[in-house]
Amino acid sequence: MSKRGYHHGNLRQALVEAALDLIAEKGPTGFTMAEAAKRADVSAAAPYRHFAGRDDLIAEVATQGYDLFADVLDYAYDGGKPSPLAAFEAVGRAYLAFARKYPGHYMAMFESGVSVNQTTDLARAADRATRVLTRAADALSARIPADRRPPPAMFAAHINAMSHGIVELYARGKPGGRTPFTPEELLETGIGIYLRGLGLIAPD
Amino acid sequence: MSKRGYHHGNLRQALVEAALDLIAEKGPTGFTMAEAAKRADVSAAAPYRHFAGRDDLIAEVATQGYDLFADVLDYAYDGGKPSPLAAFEAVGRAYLAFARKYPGHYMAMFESGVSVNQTTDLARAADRATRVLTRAADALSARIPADRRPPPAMFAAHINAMSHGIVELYARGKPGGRTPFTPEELLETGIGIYLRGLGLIAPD
DNA sequence: TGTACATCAGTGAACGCGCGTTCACTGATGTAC
DNA sequence: TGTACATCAGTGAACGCGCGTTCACTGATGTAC
Repeated sequence: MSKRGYHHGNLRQALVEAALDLIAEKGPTGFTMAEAAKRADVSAAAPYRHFAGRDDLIAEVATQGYDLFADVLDYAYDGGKPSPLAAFEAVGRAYLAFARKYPGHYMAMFESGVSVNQTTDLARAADRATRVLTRAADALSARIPADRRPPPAMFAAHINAMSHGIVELYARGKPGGRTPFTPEELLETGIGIYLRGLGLIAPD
Repeated sequence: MSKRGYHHGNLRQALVEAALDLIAEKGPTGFTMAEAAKRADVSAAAPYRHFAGRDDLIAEVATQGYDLFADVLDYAYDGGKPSPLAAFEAVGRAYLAFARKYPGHYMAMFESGVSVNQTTDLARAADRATRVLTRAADALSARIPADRRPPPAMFAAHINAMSHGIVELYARGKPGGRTPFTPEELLETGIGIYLRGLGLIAPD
């Protein structure tokens, strides 16, 4: 599988991974082309054989991030098994787990300032991730009486927003944190209360 | 009131305002000391008579942001009138209105990477803002039967996270947006469903 | 009120730095015959 | 299989740039007498 061969072998991906490390360590601002090249053991000019420039490299990192994100969420959803509700809750947990496990990807996706429309690939990947979430919301939504059912896209947006907000406000390095609760607790309880509000969980 | 007198008069605040404009226009990354000085019509060295450096200026901007934020939320809360519920919802709307009206402050507070512990003033201001939110949650919380009442700090964190998530994901320039809903709609409905989940609003 | 001195806000020039990017090159690899 | 050529990934040096910050200065303002 390792296609080590031509010169470096696979510099493109090595640069992506160097960028991931750098972003995870110092934030999207702290990432530089020069430093990424250095970590991949090539000269500062080499990256330009594979990327049009800094933005292009970041876009690639974000694209891989969205693809991975979609995979992770989709895996957690598991086709809606064992129940739409349980699957939905698993997706929520997966959201947080992704942010924790892949901080470089997460930051490139949401904090680098890269536009989702920078690349068609990026737009496609971001769209796929959104659709996984929407599909999960959609399936659950079918269990709500039609007359008080919010549009599934709105449903998905609420969960997306709460998850993202928890990551940004409570799951970052901040020593001591700003609440006595873990992000996992916050998301679990938050989604629980929200789903109860939709009548999807019995009121206690 | 205008203490225009000594040389520039009030360069410190003029620099803060130049920074606010720059951050709102180009993001926290796009802000530079040199450009801020230029906008305030002084030389590039002048800011160092008032701030220890770049981080110090950003910290001041963020501090003023948190102070203003706390004021805005507190004003919306209005001592819990006419009812804890109505006041709480007003606080939610004020959150979003703040982010819209003061993008420079908002970005300096949440997207600049400045640590809340950079300055004691900053920590104090951030803490005050958090307490306004917690107080609103606290008052509402008293209406929930004690045995199924979440800790008010958790309650506040949920609302904080959802509000922040909506701002970050759906209230930014993104042309066309990523959902057909306005941020205001999303927050209004999201908080509504959440409060229903807590039994604070009748299930329709 | 007038004068002498102290203060200190803002200046202008300069610094070292690291950045993104370009360019002519070189040498390892792939390919055609 | 061997050779000649084409390709192209990576090099090394250099560029222009704008950044944050420092420093000796100057001149307007404040203050003591």
